[in-house]
Amino acid sequence: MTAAVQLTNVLKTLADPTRRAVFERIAREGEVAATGLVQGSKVSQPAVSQHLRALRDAGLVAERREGRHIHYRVAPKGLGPLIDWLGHYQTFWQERFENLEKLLKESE
Amino acid sequence: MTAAVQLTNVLKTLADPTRRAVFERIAREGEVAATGLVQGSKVSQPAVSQHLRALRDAGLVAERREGRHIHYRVAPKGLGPLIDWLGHYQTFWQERFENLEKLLKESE
DNA sequence: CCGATATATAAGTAAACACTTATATGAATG
DNA sequence: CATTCATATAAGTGTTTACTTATATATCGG
Repeated sequence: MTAAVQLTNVLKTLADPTRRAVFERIAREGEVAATGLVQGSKVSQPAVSQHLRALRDAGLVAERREGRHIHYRVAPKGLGPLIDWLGHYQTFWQERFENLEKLLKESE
Repeated sequence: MTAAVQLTNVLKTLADPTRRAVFERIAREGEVAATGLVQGSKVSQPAVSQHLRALRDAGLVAERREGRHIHYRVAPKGLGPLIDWLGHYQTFWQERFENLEKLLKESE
């Protein structure tokens, strides 16, 4: 899969507010089971399941099975295509981005 | 408009490959008239026009009218919501995984 | 095994999207 | 002022998307 397609996947995946909210919650809570994500979500269990699949397919989250539960966590590298793309526009917004790319590379 | 909605707009706008290609070309060429963007594009003039409107509405490009031509350029602040959102995860990485802030300071 | 729990898949649907062709607006030029 | 050039809007269309309800699969405890 080309870099452009990966970037498109990441952008599309994060563009949906409901799905992004799921991602943000996983990020906040560190590791969450799907059940936990369904509780406190506006949408149904299948909807959450579908969003989790999209996030996983985009490389944004990883999962760990533990019995009946599947625990999700953020996959830091998933944001890589986005960071790399933004890197090309560094001159446009200079200092704000500064350390971000470095930080991501260190975390790999 | 809330920050979340602005972010959603930016992500949705950049998620379409054709539209992102328009944005990238504006970024590369510095200032381009719509005509120039239509030439060398796979899609029709109205399609390009619609993409330019979307980019402008998302705050990603600015325009300057010069007679019949309208010249487009990247709006530096347009990527702000995206940068800010990613910056939020910068702290997340720092806190959750490793002490990346420390790592960064050590590496400087 | 059975029943309960956790998650995934199937199928259907309304809305959003990215395009098209046709036409309208707006601005320069002869 | 009429024509040409640059861009925008209108209207229509096939495809994608995000959801729903219903059902299937998987895992555990008794």
